[in-house]
Amino acid sequence: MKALIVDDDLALSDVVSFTMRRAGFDVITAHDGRSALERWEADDPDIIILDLNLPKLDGLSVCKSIRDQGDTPIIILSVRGEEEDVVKGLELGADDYIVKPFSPRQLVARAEAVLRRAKSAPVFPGPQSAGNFVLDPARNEVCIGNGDNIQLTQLESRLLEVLMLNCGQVLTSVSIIDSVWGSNGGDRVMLKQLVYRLRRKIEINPSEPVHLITISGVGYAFEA
Amino acid sequence: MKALIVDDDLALSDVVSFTMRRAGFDVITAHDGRSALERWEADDPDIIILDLNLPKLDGLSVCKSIRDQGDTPIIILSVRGEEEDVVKGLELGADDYIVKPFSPRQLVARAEAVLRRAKSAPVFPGPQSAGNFVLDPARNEVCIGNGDNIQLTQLESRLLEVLMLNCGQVLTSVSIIDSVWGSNGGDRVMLKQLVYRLRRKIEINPSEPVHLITISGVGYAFEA
DNA sequence: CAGGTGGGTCACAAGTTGGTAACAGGCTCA
DNA sequence: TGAGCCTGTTACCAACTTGTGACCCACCTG
Repeated sequence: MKALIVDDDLALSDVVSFTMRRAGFDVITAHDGRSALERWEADDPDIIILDLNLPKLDGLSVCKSIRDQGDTPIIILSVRGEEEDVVKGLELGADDYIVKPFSPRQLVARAEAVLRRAKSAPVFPGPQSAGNFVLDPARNEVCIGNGDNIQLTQLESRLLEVLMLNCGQVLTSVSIIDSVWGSNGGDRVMLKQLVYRLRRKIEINPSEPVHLITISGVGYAFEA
Repeated sequence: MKALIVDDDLALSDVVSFTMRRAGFDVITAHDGRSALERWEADDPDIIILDLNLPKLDGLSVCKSIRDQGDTPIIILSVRGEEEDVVKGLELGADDYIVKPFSPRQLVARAEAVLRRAKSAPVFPGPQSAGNFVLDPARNEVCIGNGDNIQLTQLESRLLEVLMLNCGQVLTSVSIIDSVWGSNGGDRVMLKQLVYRLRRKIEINPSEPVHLITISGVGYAFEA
């Protein structure tokens, strides 16, 4: 496993490098945005630890460039007070963030978690399965366990597909709405309705859902 | 939105074109592999509907060429019995497939789904751990030791996240307020209230806190 | 001792969120 | 044309979240 560490603070960069090496990573470093991109292209790392404050080319731009050209996992380093930039980074496709000061062990733990997540989520069209759910998006049908097929509507099928593609993860209402209706299509009320209708088809007891879980104030998650 | 439709069966191609046009797409057509590539380079479509059986240059080769040079979404049209080719196509980077015969509406739905999927959902940060506390900021849940999960509100979860990220360190009230409510959001009274509420959930004896410690005149600290 | 300050506790109200239900327009298909 | 389904819309209700004011106690200081 190769890690690219990008930080202009040399002291910190050294600490991080040491920790990651001890955790079994090969480490490459860069100290400004432009050389970060060069190292990324040249050495093809498995994960990138990226500080946002960088000379020559700021962290967000680096993040965007890398996301435009590939899907190497990225963890953002930020200092307190940069919350907005962190959010921007996550929206640009970063995989996680960690706030300085942090314990080295924390960083390693997050890095390994991100790598695990990256490997386990190959996005593939066609029939989706998660747990004992098998969804055929082409026919809008879902089969639960070894039971009968359940006929869904198109919207129900899309909703379930999005959730199953991100099985176990929490999706915000907004991102679900984007995925189901497109970026300027639906609203929360329509999603609420759709969830209600889907639950009546796939949950044994729709009023106590065990698969299509509500995360209050955030969104929904699918559990197999 | 521009769609490039590639099929040597003129009748089918016409039906597909008509449907896509009615769905609001601009449509370009090609009837063999070589001209498909030419049209792709010349017109830069947003999505490609690609039949696999093509004269001059077969569909898989077209698929490969396009993937080598760009990332335009591709939907493969196949007839039953060509499953192996479909799999090859998906491995080459096609985004979805649809089996003939299909209803026009289905095709449009899949096309829109693929386009939506192209800009995918934002990802949530992973769990935080400190001592025997494990916090899932996405679900607003915390697990203490091997006990049950405790459901938090959004604000409680943010507060705990900030404190856990700086485990063992003292944070001033002001910096906590900034992190939880944003730079011009909260005041000390709201923080006081929030601490009180969080303590009732995570402390065994809320009136003698051992984790969420008060540093009088300064702020708070989290101890694992 | 009186008064001020910081913090903990409690109760309440407004606002928000999510689940449920019923209905209407539009589309498909016979 | 008419039946039936899908989807969006509105409405209502219950539960929860959050901000606010009030009150208390402990401590410090003059």
